[in-house]
Amino acid sequence: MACWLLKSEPDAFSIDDLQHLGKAPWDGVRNYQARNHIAHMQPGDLFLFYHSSCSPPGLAGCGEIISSPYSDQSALDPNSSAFDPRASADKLPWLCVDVRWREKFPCFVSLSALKACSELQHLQLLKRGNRLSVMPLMDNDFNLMVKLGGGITTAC
DNA sequence: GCCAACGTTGGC
DNA sequence: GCCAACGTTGGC
Repeated sequence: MACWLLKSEPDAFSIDDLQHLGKAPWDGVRNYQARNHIAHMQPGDLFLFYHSSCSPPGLAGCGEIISSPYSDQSALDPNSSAFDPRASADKLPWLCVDVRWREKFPCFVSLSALKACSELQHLQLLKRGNRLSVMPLMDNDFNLMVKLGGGITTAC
């Protein structure tokens, strides 16, 4: 079992949206480094749900990966904001996974709170200029951040 | 392969 | 809205 951090703009898709739906495809990722991380996901993996480009940005909750990676068909949909004009059914380079809601943290963990945590300074998320929307986490870091949020999920 | 121009992300 | 940082594109 591995741990991940997934970013989403809450205006587009939030932890509450995932809670209401129960499960949803995590699609629309259009960055090769992020895609390569998705390729390594497995059912049973856990992830932290990060709200980006909002005020305040930070960790809102967590969930579980419930599918293997599969082709992201939203790249073929001209009405989708994730439409990729270069993609075709034959050449579909993008991947997505299905995810399930686990919990919304009792205490939202703001980016400033993460920056203030000395044990988390090595996180890719906190590196200057970081833009990656899918990144791997070590179990220890996942557990610590869940704890900061007052959550109950643990990676073993 | 280099690099300038451009587009996007995301915090502030 | 601004801007820094990064990724991608495309000419050469």
